[in-house]
Amino acid sequence: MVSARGLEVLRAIVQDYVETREPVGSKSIVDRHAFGVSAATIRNDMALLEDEDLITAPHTSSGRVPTDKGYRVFVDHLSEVRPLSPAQRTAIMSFLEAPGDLDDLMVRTVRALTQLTGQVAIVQYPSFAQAHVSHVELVGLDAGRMLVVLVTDTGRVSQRLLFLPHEPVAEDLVRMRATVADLIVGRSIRDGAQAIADRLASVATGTRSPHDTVVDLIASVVAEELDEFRQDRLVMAGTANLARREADFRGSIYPLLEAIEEQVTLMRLMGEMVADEHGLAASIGRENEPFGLAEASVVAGEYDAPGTRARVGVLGPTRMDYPSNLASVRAVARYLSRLLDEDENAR
Amino acid sequence: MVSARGLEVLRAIVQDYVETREPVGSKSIVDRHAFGVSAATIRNDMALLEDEDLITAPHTSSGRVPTDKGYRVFVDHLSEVRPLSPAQRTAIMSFLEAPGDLDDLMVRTVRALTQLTGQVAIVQYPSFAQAHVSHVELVGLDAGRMLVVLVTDTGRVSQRLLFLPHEPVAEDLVRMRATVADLIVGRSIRDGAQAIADRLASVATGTRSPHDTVVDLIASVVAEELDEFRQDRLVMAGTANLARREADFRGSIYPLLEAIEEQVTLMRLMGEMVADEHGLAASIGRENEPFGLAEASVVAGEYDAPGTRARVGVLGPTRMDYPSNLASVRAVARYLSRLLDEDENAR
DNA sequence: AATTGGCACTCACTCGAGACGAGTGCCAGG
DNA sequence: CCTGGCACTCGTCTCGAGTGAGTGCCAATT
Repeated sequence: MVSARGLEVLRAIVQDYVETREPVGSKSIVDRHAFGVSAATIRNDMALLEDEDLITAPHTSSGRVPTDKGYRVFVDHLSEVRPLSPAQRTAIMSFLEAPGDLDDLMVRTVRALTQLTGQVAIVQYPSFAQAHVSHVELVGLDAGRMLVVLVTDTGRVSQRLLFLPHEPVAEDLVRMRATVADLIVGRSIRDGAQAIADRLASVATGTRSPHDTVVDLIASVVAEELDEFRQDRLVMAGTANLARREADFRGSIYPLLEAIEEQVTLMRLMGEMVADEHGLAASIGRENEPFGLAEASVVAGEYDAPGTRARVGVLGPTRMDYPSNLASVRAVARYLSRLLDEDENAR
Repeated sequence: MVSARGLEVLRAIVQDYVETREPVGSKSIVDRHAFGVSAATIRNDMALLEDEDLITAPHTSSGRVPTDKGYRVFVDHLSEVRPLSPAQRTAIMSFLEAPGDLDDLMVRTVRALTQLTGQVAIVQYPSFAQAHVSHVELVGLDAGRMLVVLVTDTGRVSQRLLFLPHEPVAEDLVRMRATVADLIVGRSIRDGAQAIADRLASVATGTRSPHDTVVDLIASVVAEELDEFRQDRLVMAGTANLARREADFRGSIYPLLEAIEEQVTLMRLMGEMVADEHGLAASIGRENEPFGLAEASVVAGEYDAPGTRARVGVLGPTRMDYPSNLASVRAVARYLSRLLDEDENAR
């Protein structure tokens, strides 16, 4: 069994290895940390740690390197989330507190996080799946073109251009709008999409006569747009950092860049991470194997948006500075929650 | 002076070097190409090519490698744009011919291009700077929230959410809309922005009393949005290919990934390239030095969008297959022009 | 029982020497 | 103008010796 000092040795190894990027030997541990025992004693502890598969030696006679399991123990039991410096806090604030819509805020958030951590930063958009449609508008443009605008209660707006067979008159617009609004306004994205699907199906099965083909056309476009609302999105920044830290990844960074471009993999990964009581979570090394990211770690934190919850995180080498990245992620998530809450109340 | 055969030797060197990634020696040229002369003769030609700075030897006694100038001569005088295979043509068509709005089309285009070339693909959005505002709409939502929608004659739509001090009544909306529309509808993006700036300035200088602060608020939001229209945008795909071809770049791929994330650098680079009579252009190696991309090449082609013109291109190592990339870029640009033209006429 | 100093051992890494060979430049002859 | 021949360069590979950081184990000590 690993003793209390043994765990301290593990902590020292993780810290030194992250800092120096060199396998850590017993001698350098006694030099750099005040354990008050000799190198031989440390060696005995290290042998136990190796038995527990918490550290490993790259070659028979070299220092030790933490295993993924070692990092996991470090993150779960040995590391405290290191508080940010005041300078860092004000940096976050000045980054985030600027006017702009949700898109702007997401972009600024992800930039703040990449700047703070020097890693690839990832921000999930708040999910709109539970949002409710608060408004639908039809705007007739010139010959045959019409604009369909949707607004949710969470403030997301989307529009779609549509070509109509013949130009509708103003009364038609009002009537059509009422029909469509009746289907979806006040309903959640999910329910609204369902209501439209039902209506379109009732035409197909002959329950209802297709006398209002234009409305059906509009409805189907609205349905497509609602589907898009349901898709969660990611914003990312700092991908160039992968190249800068390339040596930290054993293999090629190709799969990483691919995952970043794919987005959907990262989406799933972030979604499946289990948060602790602070809303923080880490997924380390081979724990990411099912996602093809066995040589990377992801650190994520939850933030609250009105009515829902999403995540911000960073992606980096397994050999990353977890305490400081966890702190950055937590701080950014908190500020983001606060800002979104203020926005909500400002209305 | 370099003889005609000398240029053929240059062509052979470029082709072989791109294919094998090894410096090319006189012997291997005689083996792989039917020059009908001896290696010694080729060596004499190569000495002349070296005098002209078209090729260079990495070490005193190794084969030769094209210089950037050599690639330039190759692209300008020695390479024919290699026609695409029928399979590739149908691949492009099936990629591009799917329903969807402009954003979808841009994304599909960039994917097609990266798939075709295996390089990083870049597509410029058609510039909206010369587009004209065809419609402006104000939509009152719930308490104090209002939506401002802008539409251009090129079909671009944008909207912006706005918080008003107090809820306007329907007549107000109509009046305010008329006022704003009067300023910008029918004008170009540039002129519309100017008209708004003039109006706001006339308040500041006291020429006009600020009795209509709400309209001014709306106008300033519209002006911001118009500014965004003016900004050109890029879509990119295939950045992971950089990692795959990392060995082809002498240094780190960090600056490349940075430029890709920046976008603005690539924007300028693509904008400054000078096209030949086919609308094609290449910027090779150190020609990109002012953009920090001295180890990369960009191949671009022009496409026509209604009322304007923009570019598609690929970014890759200087040692790239120019003929085939030029062909891909040209083919994609042509299909894109055609599709946009059909869209236009369909209205 | 835990700790320590000592010691033999392992093994990656470095360096230099030598062999190899691809490729060149040059020259004299066709 | 082309060609075969030849000396030369120089990067690359291989091998072996030397070095040193670090380990594992053991007997002695606290």
